[in-house]
This record gives sequence, C-alpha cells and structure tokens, in this order.
Amino acid sequence: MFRIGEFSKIAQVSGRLLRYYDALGLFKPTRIDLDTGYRYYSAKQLPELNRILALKELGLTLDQIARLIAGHIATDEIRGMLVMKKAEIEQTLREELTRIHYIESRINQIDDEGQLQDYEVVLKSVPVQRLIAAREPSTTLSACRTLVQEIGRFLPARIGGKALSHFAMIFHSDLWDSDGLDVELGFLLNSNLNSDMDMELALPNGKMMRVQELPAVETMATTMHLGIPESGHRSYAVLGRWAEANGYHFVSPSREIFIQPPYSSAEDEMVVEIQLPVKKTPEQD
Amino acid sequence: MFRIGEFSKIAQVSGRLLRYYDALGLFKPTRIDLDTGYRYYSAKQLPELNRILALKELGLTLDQIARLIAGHIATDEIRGMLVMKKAEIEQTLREELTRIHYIESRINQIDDEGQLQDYEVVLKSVPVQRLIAAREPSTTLSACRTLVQEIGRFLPARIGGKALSHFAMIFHSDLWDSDGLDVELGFLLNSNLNSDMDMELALPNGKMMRVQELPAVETMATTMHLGIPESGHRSYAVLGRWAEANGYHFVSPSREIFIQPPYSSAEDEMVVEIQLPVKKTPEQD
DNA sequence: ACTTGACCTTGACGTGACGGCAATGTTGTA
DNA sequence: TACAACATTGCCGTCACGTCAAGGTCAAGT
Repeated sequence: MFRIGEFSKIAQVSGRLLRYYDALGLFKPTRIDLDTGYRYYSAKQLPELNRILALKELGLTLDQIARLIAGHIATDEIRGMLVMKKAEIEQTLREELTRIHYIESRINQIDDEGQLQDYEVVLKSVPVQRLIAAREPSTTLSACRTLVQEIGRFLPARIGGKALSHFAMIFHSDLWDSDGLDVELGFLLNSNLNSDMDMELALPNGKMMRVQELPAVETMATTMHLGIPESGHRSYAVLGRWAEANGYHFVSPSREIFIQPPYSSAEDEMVVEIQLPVKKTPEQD
Repeated sequence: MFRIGEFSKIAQVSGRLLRYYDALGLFKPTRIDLDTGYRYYSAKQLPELNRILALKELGLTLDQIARLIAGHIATDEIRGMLVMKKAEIEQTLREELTRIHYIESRINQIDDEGQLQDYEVVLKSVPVQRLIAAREPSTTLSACRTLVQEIGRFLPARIGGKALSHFAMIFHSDLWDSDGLDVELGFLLNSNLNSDMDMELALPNGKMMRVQELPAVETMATTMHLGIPESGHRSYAVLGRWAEANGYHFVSPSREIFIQPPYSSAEDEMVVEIQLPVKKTPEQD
C-alpha cells in the first residue's frame, strides 16, 4: 500500500490527477482511511491506471474511458469509437497541413515585403441564395453604375425592404472586357420568403428582373473593398496575390455584394464584398 | 451602422463572439448608445474583424492578436511567432501521425481477436539513475531468486531504507540462456544522496556490490507484471506483440523494477515493472 | 512532550474561447 | 398599445487538470 505521493511517483502522474480520477469515479484507491481521508493505493492497481492513461493517449475522453472500463460498451462500439477518432485526427491533420502552408506563405510575405498584409482575404462557403436581378449581357462599367443606382432606389420602394437583403452584382464574363461585360444586377432575397418562385418585375427602363437561384459555392475567396468603386482593382489584386501564394485558382462567376451600397450613402463610404470562387491548384511540391 | 445581429450575420460570426471581443478590448463597435448600451458596428470594420479572424486561424491566441493589432510588436517578432507556431503545428502533426498508427494497430487487434488487450504497455523515458548492485555474469533464474531474497533483506537493514528506492534487476545477456544469465541485482538509489559515489559493500556471501550509474533511456516500453515470477514470460510476450504491432524493436539491456518485491510479501502478491528499451523500426510502408 | 518538515486533505479558482441561458430593457411595426 | 424580434449584462459550463490556500496527519529527532 502506497500513499498518494509515492504511488504518483511510481506511476509518473500527478497526485492531483489521482484525486481527480477518484472524484470522477474513474480510478479509486483500494482503501481510504475513514479517519484521515488518506488515499491508499496498491501496486496491483498500476495496470488499471496504465490502461486508463493509454486510452487517454488514444484520444478518448475520460467520460468515454469511464464507460469503457465499466464494461458498458461492446467491442463493436469501441471499434466504432476508434475509427471515428482516427477519422477525426486525420481531419485535423489535413487542416494543420493547410495551416502550415498558410503560415509559410505569411512568413514569406513578411520576408519579401517587411510587413503583414493581405489579411483581409477570407475563405468562406456560401449556400444557395435566391436573387432578383436583371442581366446585361453586354455593358460597360459606367452603365452598370447608373443601373446600380436605379435598381437600388427603385426595388426597395417597390417590393419593400424586408424581403431584400444586399445588393449584388454577378460577373458572368470570364475575361475582363471593359465594354463587353456580362453582368447581372439585383438584390439577394431573404430566405424566409419562399413564395413567388418565378416572379418577374419590370424596371422603369423596361428591363426585366427575374427571381432565380444563385448556386452554392464551397470555397469562396472574399475580401472587403472600402471606398470608391474606382479603387476596386486593388482588392482584386489582393485576391490575385493571395491565390497565387496559397495555391488557389479562380473558377466560376465572381460576385460583388454591396454591404454599404453607393446609392444609400456617399460613394467613398461604399463597402463591397468581392467574392471569387476558388479551387485548390493541384499541388506540385 | 448595423446593430450587432445584422453585423454578425454579415460577418458570419456569433453575436456572442462580438460581445466577447468587445469585452476583451480586441474589437470594439464604432459607437455604443449611452442610453441603451446597444452596440453599433460599421461595415468599414469588417476588414479589421477579418484580420482578427485570419490571425486566429493562423493559430495565434487572442492575446497575441490584441498586441499585434495594437502595433506593439515588430515584424520580426511576428515572424518569430509564426515560425514558432509552425514548428508547434509540425510537432503536433507528428504526434498525431503516431497516434493514428497507434489507433490503427488497436483497430486491427480488435478485428483479430475480438477484444481489447495489451493496454498495459506504456512508453516512458527514464532518466539516469544510480544503482547499487552485484553482477552475476553467469547464473540461473533460481539462483537469482534466492539472491533477490538475500539482498532484499540484507541491504535495507545495512544501509537504512531511506537511501534505497526499488529493487531492480538488469539483464545484460542479449539472448536468453536459461543457465547462462548475465544479470545485475541491487537497489536503485534515491537521488537526493549525491555522496558516496564509489561505495563498495560486501554481502554476507562475499559478493561485492558497487554503486554505479544506470544510463538514461529515451524510450522504454514498460509493462506491469503481477503475481508469481513464473508467469513473467506472459508479460514479455505482451511486450513482444506490442513491439511488433507498433513497429518497435528491442535494443539494450532490459530491466525489472520490483515495485512490490517478493521478499516483503507473498510471491503471488509481487508487482514488477518490466522495462525494455526500444527503438522505432525503420518504416517500410 | 514538543517541534519540525514532509505529506495529506478538501475546496476554490484559473485556464481559452467562447456557447447557452435567464432576467430584463429597446425597437419597430400593426 | 401590444407584440415579436431584437438587445443588454451576467453567470454558469465546457475539458482535464494546475495551482494555490487553509488546515489536518505522520514519522523522526530533540
């Protein structure tokens, strides 16, 4: 019989841990002196403790171990737990690998340029969304800007602000042709309204707006652009550098979500989220 | 200006997180209504929040981020932090790889044999230790057992129990020759005594015990053996199966540490830790 | 018998980054 | 004016312990 101190030295664990496991009912001393409360452990308990520590090492929680020890779990369930644990660890392993890549590119950036930047690029995934928009298969940027004003002022008055979320632009043209843009202009719809699936609506200038579904995108590289629209190219440049450094390439139509649109306040107060769908470039280390 | 709910939706974080960051002073709303306490956020703050989230993604703590944002940290320090983080992640990555191997072998064991076992094998590293022992270059197991009794009873009486730790056997013979064993028998010494470096001491039967240093071992596969010495081979078998399953092989002299020695209680109450130094077998997946 | 120092006890608080809940106050619309 | 939807602060819980703090116990030496 050892007192807790000596036993903890033999087992190479802390006394606190032994008391904690006792309190949890996970591993109890063979005898407790009723007068003093001293815990007395027997050397025969060492394998039991080691089993617990080994299971902990496997990544099981103390709660799982307790139920396992108590024998309330079939071997099939144990195997299930281990398989799950394995999948879990493999997942975090992949995540950590990308974290390392991420960190490496940051370190290189600091080395190259002496400071941090591009922190504004955020990867997100967006769900399916509904959109009411008019498509302009061949237009120019400046024409877009007047249309943004028109639609932005007309639609909320016409439909009521509650149904509408942010103003959005979808860029369908694959390459940038400054007077042959294929864009869609309109509003994202709040998802709580699931009626009027096929609504159409005419703008004052005669253009038709249709309700449609915007597909979900799994990985979207996004950045916030602040200020006048003319400086938008800088944000695109940031996204481009980021994609290059992190091994992504752009794939399908990009979007701009107007968090603070130019028709509701001054143009230099504008806030736009630029969203570029991306995919991992196949690695070639 | 958005209230916390809308802002949290735009930024895709919880309101709770925004309040938490406010409380930490990490990210504050642009305006707080003094009457109601309502927080008002501006869209212009989105890049700032994204920066914070990106840094969090890199694995920095909120505290580090706060100091980084406050600008109290030079770029060199940031690089240092990132390099450290990278090393840290690489470390846990390696650990998780071995965890996966470990789990895989467990899963295979369950498949093979329908139940869990070998949980009693524990990897540990042992430091340098001092030992007072007599070497028997050619002896048998039964001779050893009488010697254990002799030394175990004689030495504590002679030297005083305080200086002595556990009784130990060191097996120098590389292969198992049941009547040509090369073993060392004696006591581990408590490290608090650093005097008598070269003490020698004669046993009643004339054999000499010498104080010496037992080298440290980095990875030791250990298991607890309970009960009579005759069943010791089972514990060795357990260690062997474990080593095979986990890709280790045995290297230098093995040890047995008598936690509950046979001379202080009944032989079937004996508790011995068997320690086999191991190395990773070079992988060949 | 006393002291000393090492050991043990319970209990409470802290960790990191929030999630969840409760009690209460505010806003905007019908 | 009523009501739903929003907001606030504050507190507890997470997970596996580490770290005190205040006090009780034990063995050895004086």
